[in-house]
Amino acid sequence: MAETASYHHGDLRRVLVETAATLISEHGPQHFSLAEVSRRAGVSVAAPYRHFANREALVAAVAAGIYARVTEAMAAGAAGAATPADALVGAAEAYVRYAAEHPQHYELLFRSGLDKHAHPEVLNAALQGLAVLRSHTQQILRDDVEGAERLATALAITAQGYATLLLDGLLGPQPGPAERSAVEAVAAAARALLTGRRHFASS
Amino acid sequence: MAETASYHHGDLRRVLVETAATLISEHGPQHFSLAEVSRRAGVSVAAPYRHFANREALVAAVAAGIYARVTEAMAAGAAGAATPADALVGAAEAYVRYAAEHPQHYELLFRSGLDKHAHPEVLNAALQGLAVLRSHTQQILRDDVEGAERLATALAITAQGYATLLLDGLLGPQPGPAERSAVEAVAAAARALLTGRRHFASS
DNA sequence: GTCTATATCCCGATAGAC
DNA sequence: GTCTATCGGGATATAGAC
Repeated sequence: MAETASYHHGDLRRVLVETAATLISEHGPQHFSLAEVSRRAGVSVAAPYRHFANREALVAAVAAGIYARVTEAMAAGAAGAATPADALVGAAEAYVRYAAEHPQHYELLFRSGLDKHAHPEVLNAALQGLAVLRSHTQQILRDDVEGAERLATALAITAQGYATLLLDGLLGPQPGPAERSAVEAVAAAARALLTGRRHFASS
Repeated sequence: MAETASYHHGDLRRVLVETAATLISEHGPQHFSLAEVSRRAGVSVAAPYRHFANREALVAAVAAGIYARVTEAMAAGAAGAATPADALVGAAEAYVRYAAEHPQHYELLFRSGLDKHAHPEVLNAALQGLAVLRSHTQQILRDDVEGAERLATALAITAQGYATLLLDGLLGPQPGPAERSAVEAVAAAARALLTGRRHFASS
């Protein structure tokens, strides 16, 4: 093996995904171009089409990887909590923190116009984040599967919303850094939802 | 007055905004091009630059108009409610309903990568929607201005989140049309937040 | 001050050679 | 699998007509 570097280097797919991830982190998903990925990877503009149907397919591959990392971060935020409620608050905080630390990743997932249904890998990766929350809401709303699903959805939405607001710079001038405000705000909202959890119950 | 049709038709700015709004409604903000707006308006591709600095500035003008309509819809949804809590639920429902009926508008506001801070008109229009909610949360959390602000923010985020989920098709297979599910879900979440409102209080 | 004509540059995508 | 060549289209800048 050990192909010569230029022709048939055999790992172009991985190189393209990594290069694309870097470019998106640098310039955001809007100004990311397949042509520049090709240049940085040292291949012609046509080469990526052997590995991806089009520009969007490459973007989707990057997005799926990011969803996986977000899910990891949420699981880590929930780990070690004393109660299911604390786990959920921790996961929500971790989500917002991830968005604060990787704003371009967040942009890619939610603002690049990527159609999740056109790329099952992305849809699956997104749903696994929701599953982390559901595993904990199920412990709170025992024997109410639908209610647990609805509560998990509400929490996910809340976390996503505060991440949006933070990155839009709409959290207003508050004491301390904006990231801390957003994390505290999402925790308060998560606790409020948990306090009012009976509104999600089935019966 | 009554300029000849071709040259100096005197109202190109308005025509461009309206044509752009139509095109965005038809094809979504991603596939909207300044060139096609020019063609439909019957002017050269350079003409719009007399009225807008660039493509994004035209998009921003359209977005500001849409925010105004969303705000109207929220105010209408809140009107006539018996209690402040019902008004807030009604506004949140109206928001989700607007998104369901005008998905391309929603895409424009939140998924086109438009930088609100680069266009103060857009930022202002967005904040007025929040003001509608705040006027009602203030009646619930009397004498707590900051708490009312935080509760309004949480409600806005929640409404925005369910709209996102609905348009992403992630609300899952539930009985009845997806729009109805989303409207019911946002109402439940809004009531849950109001039930747990003490988590937003200042003291 | 408003619009046309034109020209440049970049991008996405495809066809055919190697 | 990759390259070269090429097409079609769009964003934007400039020069000049009115």
